[in-house]
Order: sequence, then structure tokens, then C-alpha cells
Amino acid sequence: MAAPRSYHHGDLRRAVLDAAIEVITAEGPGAVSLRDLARRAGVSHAAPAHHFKDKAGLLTALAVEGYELLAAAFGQALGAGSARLEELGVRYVRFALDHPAHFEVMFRPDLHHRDAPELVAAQERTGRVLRDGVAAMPAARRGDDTGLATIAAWSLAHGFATLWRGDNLRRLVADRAPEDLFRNTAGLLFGERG
Amino acid sequence: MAAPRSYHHGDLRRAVLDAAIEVITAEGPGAVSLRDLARRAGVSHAAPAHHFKDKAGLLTALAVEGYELLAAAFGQALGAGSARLEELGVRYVRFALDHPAHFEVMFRPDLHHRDAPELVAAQERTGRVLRDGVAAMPAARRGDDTGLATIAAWSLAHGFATLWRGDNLRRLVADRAPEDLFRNTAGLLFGERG
DNA sequence: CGACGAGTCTAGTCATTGACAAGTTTAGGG
DNA sequence: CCCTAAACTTGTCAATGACTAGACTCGTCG
Repeated sequence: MAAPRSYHHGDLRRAVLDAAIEVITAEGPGAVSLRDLARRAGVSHAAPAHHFKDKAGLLTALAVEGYELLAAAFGQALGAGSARLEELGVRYVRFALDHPAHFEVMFRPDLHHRDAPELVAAQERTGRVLRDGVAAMPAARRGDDTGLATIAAWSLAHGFATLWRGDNLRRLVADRAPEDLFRNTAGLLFGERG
Repeated sequence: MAAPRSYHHGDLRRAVLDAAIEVITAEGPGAVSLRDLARRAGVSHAAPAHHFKDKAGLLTALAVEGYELLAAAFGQALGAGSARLEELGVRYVRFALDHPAHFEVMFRPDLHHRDAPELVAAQERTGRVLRDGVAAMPAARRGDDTGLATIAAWSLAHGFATLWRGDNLRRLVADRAPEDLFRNTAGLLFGERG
């Protein structure tokens, strides 16, 4: 960082991505400017374009990274043998809160190149991981239609995470940690009884 | 439209809002430009600022309008005496699909002036309507904690709507109309049995 | 009836931005 | 050792958001 950069940065791609994550986390995707990111990385204003082509390209790369992180976090939970569907949801919520910038960009198709092959691949892979996770749950908890159960679980976790991040839930319930709150919410719907 | 405008537009505020809705529906909020909206309305590039102050101000106004539309749609469902919780969710999903621009902006705090009083008021009012709607349901369907049940229902509907709009659900299930699919999804979780 | 004042709109300007085009430097394989 | 491809720079252009100052117009009050 303090070292006077040679002509080549070394890992500009990562540096720009990290700077973007920082900006998005603080001010949202609208505040991202390629020129600003370049400044932060200490390179000229046109350098980032060489790695991402576009502003949309940069955000696409971020989304891809996000889908991969999510799949990893989820696969890890499955590997640990969590047999409870709620725990998978908790992982999802935690991902959204731990990686707000990625989460933000992932579900904002208007910000990236919708059909970049790496993006589509990452989305499909993650979708499969989610579905497999739900399928691995004891049948009693999910009915007989895995696709539908996946949609239910995903919708619940995704909606919760989104609304929480948007500050829409605070007014409905006394101060509580989001993960616990989600556990209760999911328990209400997926538990043995209503 | 064909009439040669006099100096005063008549209802520039509405014209700009409508143009914004059109643009956002087609290309997302990132594609909104005050100057473009001004052009579409046939006024000078600085005119819109007089009604909304800011770009963020414009989007804030849109969000407020969205919260009001949602509360109206929801209140209407309650007035019609829909006793089924799923139907309230269906209303929510339908709102998101019928008013994509509003829906988009409503839940994107980084795009508007988070604590504009009209916005906060609209959010609170809508939150109350949602909560009251859930509270009006037969107790068996929602457990004993209204706040938690509201969060559950809202999260499910919101997540479903968001994921559907983002095209994330298509891969999980055979082609189906979103409203029916949501009915099934909600039935899986809120129905008498799993 | 006429002036005036607030609200509405125009015209002009500035810094910033995304995208593009050309040129420069560097690293690493042949 | 060279030479090509990748990484980066410099320069430029149209578009944008925000701001300022001024012009028009309508309703109201004298």
C-alpha cells in the first residue's frame, strides 16, 4: 500500500473489487464510480476498464463472486450436517448481513450484464446448491415438492434479509438480533405446528 | 402531448413521475436522468428540480406514492373481507408485479432521502396496515405473536416477489403463473398441515 | 383595473462521470 | 535478446446533477 507502485499494480482487479465493496457497503451501488475506484487504487482513471470492460462488468464480477460466496457458505452448512432447515435460512440471512455489497448487487439485474456466461453459471450453481440443501432436509418439514419447498424457504430467507436490511422490520418487533428473529420466524412456519 | 405547451406545463410533477415510472420499468432506476425526464415532458432541463429538489427527491416521492398504493391495495383486500392470509400475500405479490417501478424504488433506501418525513410516515402507515391485516386473520393460522406473524408473512411475500422479478425462481419449477405459484408456496407454510 | 409576489419555468455554467481511442511501459515466452 | 500481448496512461467527448440568475404567469389584494 505504501510502496510506490510500479507501472503494473500487481492485483488491480482485486483492489478495484475491494474498493467497490467498500463504497457499496457504505453508500450503495449508485455511489460507485469507476474513476473513484481507480483513484483509490492509485491508478489512472481508465485502468479499471481493462479488467472489467464496463461499470456493469465490474458489478457483474461482484455478483458472480457473491453467488460463489453464498454457495460456499451454504455448502459448508450442509457439510457440517445441519439437519435443521432453519439453520440453512440462518446461513442465508447471515450471508446477506455479512456481505451486504455482494448481496445488494447479486439481486439487482439492472446493474449487471444479465447474460454474461459466468454470471448465469454462478446463478445456476447456487440455485442448485440451495435446492439440494432443502432436499436434504427430513421430508416432514418440507412437504413432497422440493421445488416448491425451495421457493418457500428461499423466499422467506430472502425477504427477511432484504426487509431487515431496508429497516422495514424494526417497527414490528422489539429490538432483537436478526439471526434469532429469523430463527423464530422460520420456526413459526416450518415448525411441527402453527 | 401535441398541444403547444404554454409557459406553465400544467402538471409537470405528475408528468415527470410518470416518465420516471416508464424509464424505471424498462431499464431500472439507474437509467433515470432528470434531464431525460425533462426532455420527455417537453420542459427545460432544470424544471424537474423545482418539484423534487433532487434526483433523490424524485425517487423519494415515487417511493411514497408506492407505499400509499400498497397500503390502498391491501386495505381494499381487507375491506373485501378476504379471510385467507394467502390472499393478502397474493395482493402483495400482485402489487410488486403490477407496479415494478414503485416496488423497486420503495425498498432501495440508498436511492432516496431516508428520513424525509412524508416517506417515514408512509412507511409507518403501510407497516401498520400490513400488521393489522395479519392480525385480522384467524388466530390458528398465525400463532400468538402478531409481530412475528407479520414478519413471516411479509418476508415470504416480499422474498417471493423479489426473487420472481429477478428471475431467480424460474429454474426451480415448471412454468407457472406467479400468483398461483405463490398461493401454493404460502399454502405449504401457512396451511393447516405441512 | 392594475400592480405585485409567489410559484413555475428557462438559460447558462461547472465539476464529475462513463466510454472510447491512441500511445507507453512492462513482463515473459520464444 | 527481442517482441508480442497484457497492463496501464493520457487525452478527449457527450451526458449528467446541481447550482445560479433571470424571465414568465397566474391569482390575489389593494
